[in-house]
Amino acid sequence: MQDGKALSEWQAASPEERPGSSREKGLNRVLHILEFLHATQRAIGIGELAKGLNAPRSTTYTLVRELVDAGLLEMAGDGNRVYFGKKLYLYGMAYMRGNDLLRRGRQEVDTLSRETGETSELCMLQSGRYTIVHSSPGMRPFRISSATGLQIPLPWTASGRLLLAGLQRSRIEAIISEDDLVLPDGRKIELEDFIEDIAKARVSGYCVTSGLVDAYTKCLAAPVFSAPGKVEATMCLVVPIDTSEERTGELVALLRERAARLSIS
Amino acid sequence: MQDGKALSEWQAASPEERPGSSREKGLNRVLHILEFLHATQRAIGIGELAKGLNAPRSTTYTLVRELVDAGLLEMAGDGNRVYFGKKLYLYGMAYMRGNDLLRRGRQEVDTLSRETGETSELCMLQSGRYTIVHSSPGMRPFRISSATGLQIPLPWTASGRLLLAGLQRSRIEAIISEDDLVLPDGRKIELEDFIEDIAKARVSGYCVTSGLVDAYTKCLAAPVFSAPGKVEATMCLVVPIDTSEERTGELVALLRERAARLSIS
DNA sequence: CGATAATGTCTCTTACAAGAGACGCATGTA
DNA sequence: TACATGCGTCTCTTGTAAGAGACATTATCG
Repeated sequence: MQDGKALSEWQAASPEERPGSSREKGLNRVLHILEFLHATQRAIGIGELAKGLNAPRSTTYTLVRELVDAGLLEMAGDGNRVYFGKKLYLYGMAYMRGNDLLRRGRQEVDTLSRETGETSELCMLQSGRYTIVHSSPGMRPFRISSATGLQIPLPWTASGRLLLAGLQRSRIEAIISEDDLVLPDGRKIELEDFIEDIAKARVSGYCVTSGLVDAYTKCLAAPVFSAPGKVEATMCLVVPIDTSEERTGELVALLRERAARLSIS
Repeated sequence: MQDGKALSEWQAASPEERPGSSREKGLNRVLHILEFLHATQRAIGIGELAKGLNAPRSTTYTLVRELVDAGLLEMAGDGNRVYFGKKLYLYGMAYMRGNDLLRRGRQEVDTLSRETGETSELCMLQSGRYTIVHSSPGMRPFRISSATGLQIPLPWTASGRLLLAGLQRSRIEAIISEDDLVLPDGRKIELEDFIEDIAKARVSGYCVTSGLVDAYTKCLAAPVFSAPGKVEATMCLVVPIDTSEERTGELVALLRERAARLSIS
């Protein structure tokens, strides 16, 4: 990228590929700050923040001050660390209030996990990434839990296969990167196989995967439709990999029923 | 550079007094957009949004597109309206997870309203304004309910009196505007009386107000401390104004106990 | 049907925000 | 005591984003 016909390529390159250093827009910096805080999941010093984003220190100070004044961020505990602020919480609650699917989905997930004792989750597509929007831990002694907001490559999950059902092949190819196809343990999923899985999941109306994200769990998922054919979200259950065929079948049936109930909207 | 006087006068004016029209920073525009959506509580057209903020249309389109791409906003339903997006929900949940007081406070409020049957709320100071952070409606046939995120002038509420306890007189004067002292029904509260109320609330450790926001309700509040003397939040109960002295007393006692439990942190 | 309005996109200019870097101040540590 | 490191603030320059406004489309209406 640096050599020879660098300039033209440089200009041709879409903005998001450009290294973050050169005179970036304030709003973008802010978006990166928020993402960074979301990734770290805890308060962080401003200097550290600037370093983490490799953004200029002076700019970072300015932006953080503005965001703190606005209430989107808050200075935490000891006084020189920042994290999300109350405003974001309030906006988030407003989003939830205005979003039937999310509100009802959360409830369904909670009751489902209470009834089955298994970890249950509500998942959605979030700008091309699989996102756990709400999760309710099961009752098992060793909990299989994953944090809300966690983002995982689509091919690693059962929900991922359902969320992409109904999309054009080209769109799927655009969304899935090479890295996404490599599992945590190093195995690689073939794009062809993945696309075939999606088609299968689409017709069967559910999806089960075993030992993908880790070696100990099975993932059962069912689609939630916002319109005929349009998968808006998935409900899923995460169970031990040695769960019997029979119980798995029962759980899938239950899951599909609940997901269907959400779909009516 | 320019001819002296006009320029310096212009620069002397503090930024926030300058008319909102002239070349405002993108980030500020964004903050206003978020506030506006929070106020309207529903999806809104982009044109309407620009008008509401009297911001230039072209800029508004650009910013909204960026925010939608980032997931902070989402295009709603029919396709030319925007509202809060999933990202804000996720950030909000992250805030809640990282904030013990809020998490525990929500629970206490929920159980308190279940136990008493009355509407219960958790309130905090949010950039100089009283904010309902979480509320749980009571069981009464005609519910006294108010939305999360609602902001009300401090002098209108019992919680307001507690939240300002321990602040310097000058700080209080800075926070409270003339308009804040005028109740919805037109009556005016004297600043002196209000400051006295604050002092009283501080020593007694609770506060009760009657018929301030409306003529039908009483508001009982107790402080939650984050450090000795520092009021971080309040829990409050909203009850019918004709609630007996006796029951009011019982409720206040219960409220104080629960608020104290939160304070330990 | 023309007329009015509202939506979304594009171009071009210039006012101004992003950034480099210096400074002062507090800590830590050799 | 000197030296290094991190924090927070400030100033000045220049690249660029905010904004005006034209344009092409698509409703809405009498």
